[in-house]
Amino acid sequence: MIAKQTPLTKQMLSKLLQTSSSKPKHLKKIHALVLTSGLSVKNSLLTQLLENLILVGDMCHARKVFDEMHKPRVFLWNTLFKGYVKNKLPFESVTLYKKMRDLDVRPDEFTYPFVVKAVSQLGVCLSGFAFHAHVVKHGFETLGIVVTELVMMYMKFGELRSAQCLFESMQGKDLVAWNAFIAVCVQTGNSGLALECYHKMCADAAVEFDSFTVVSMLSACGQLGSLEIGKEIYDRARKEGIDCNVIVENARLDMYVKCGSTEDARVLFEEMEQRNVVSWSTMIVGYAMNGDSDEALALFSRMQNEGLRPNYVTFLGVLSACSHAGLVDEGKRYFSIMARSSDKNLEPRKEHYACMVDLLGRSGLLEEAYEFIKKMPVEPDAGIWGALLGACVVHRDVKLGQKVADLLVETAPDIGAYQVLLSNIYAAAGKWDCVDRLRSKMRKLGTKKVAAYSSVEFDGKLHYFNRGDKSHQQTKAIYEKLEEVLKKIRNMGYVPQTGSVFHDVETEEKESSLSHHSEKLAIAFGLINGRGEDPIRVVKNLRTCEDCHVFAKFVSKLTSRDIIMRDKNRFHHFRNGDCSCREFW
DNA sequence: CTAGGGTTAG
Repeated sequence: MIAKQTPLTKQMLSKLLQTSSSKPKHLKKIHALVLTSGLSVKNSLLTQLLENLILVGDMCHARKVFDEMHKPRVFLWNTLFKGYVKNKLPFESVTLYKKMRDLDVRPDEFTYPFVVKAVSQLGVCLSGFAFHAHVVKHGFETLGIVVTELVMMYMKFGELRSAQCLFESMQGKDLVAWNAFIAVCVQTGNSGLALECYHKMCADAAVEFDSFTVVSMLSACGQLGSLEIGKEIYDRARKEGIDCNVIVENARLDMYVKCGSTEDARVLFEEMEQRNVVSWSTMIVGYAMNGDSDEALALFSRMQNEGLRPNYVTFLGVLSACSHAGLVDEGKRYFSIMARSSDKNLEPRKEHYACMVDLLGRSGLLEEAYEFIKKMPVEPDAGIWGALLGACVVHRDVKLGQKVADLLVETAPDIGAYQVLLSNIYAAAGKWDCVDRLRSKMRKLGTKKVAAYSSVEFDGKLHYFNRGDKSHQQTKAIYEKLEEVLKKIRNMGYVPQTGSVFHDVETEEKESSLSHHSEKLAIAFGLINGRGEDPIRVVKNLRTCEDCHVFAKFVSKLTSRDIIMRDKNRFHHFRNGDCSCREFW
């Protein structure tokens, strides 16, 4: 640094800034020097300081420097907006925008991409509409980049109609605009829409897809459980010479795993020339989800032997593998590895605590799980209480279950799933009056119920079924097949599980009947249409019920066909009358 | 001088 006696010159400052661009401490000292030097420092020098501060993420100091500037031009405002977006400080961004308008500084075409993104991060839908109005007022509503940003914002707010409208009205969409829309569809769980959009994009002669498109689409196929379509898209990408980097291959790994094909994933993983933490984590999590705890833990130790550093996602996979296999001591050991680690990134997060509660609870150690929550250094959230509640259902612990449910209603009163769980506990205990009371309470509060559905992929298309669905072309054949199978498995000893503890409230509605659950229809469809040795792959949007679980076991034995069912939480691989989940849901 | 898109977990 500079000796105190030496008078500071602008040249020296400039030099200093260039040589110490990434050291936060130096930047603060330089700023102090500037302030005490008495020099009238030009904005250009301060700009450099500002940019360096943003680079190291010190937005507080950056703002101070900005405020000292004399009539900053628009691009400097934009620089600060950029910094706020990068450092995820949307509130500051919006406040700055207000100040900008108060001072009558005119936003330019570069302002809105940052500001709209900030509003998107802020998550306040009404502000979103207001900023859209500003965009229009300043005449930027036809600027592709701004519109793309607005479209993403609306999607993230769940304003699907607005987003779609805006996107469709966009003239001359370029590659990035298409990719952005497809990506945000997948991110918001609208993979079906992403698929539609992909087809439209392919039909548009003006653009050609690239590796970004492929990644999003593989991710979409994973979400939808469409192995065939996913493979098709990847093959096409290879043919068209698209660069299949490690991110593309990771997305493919994930797609295989989410379609229940750990074998495809394993082969690919071994073939991959380049692997990163995401590749390893995807595999470990994938094995855990698919009920292959041994493979998950083996891969983790291989990772350690190779000297690779796991991250917090890797540990989520490891803990969930332990939970699935009932390995309480191992789980505790892995958890303590995290807790003891000097790596700040490996500090156990809420999700890890939830995993531990799940592990203890599933193994029947309900009291220990409850004590664990009370001793946690973090505030328990709905996910953590939910894990304990789930364990109470499995082990039929009405007393603790009620206590936990009460706490949950405080934490997350609007989540219907927890109330369904509570009603399951009551049902298991035969407390039907409590079930009735809870149900009428839910009706009064208007708790949202999600409609159940299942899907099966056949012939490159997805076939959807609701409960008691009669809209499918092959309806007659499906129901006949279902009757035939039911009759046969009854002879094998199948008894419908009508008093199931996993019975959803909604499934008890009068007009419905157990035997027409969406997953049963999907399986029947798979039996009619599936080819030879191929497993039947079913995706269910909610957790499957106990009766369908038993049903699938019998069908796998009866027909000698594998059934791979992905429900909301995990996979069930049914083979020869058994399920990979070992009754651990 | 500045601007929009991608992978694990939730």
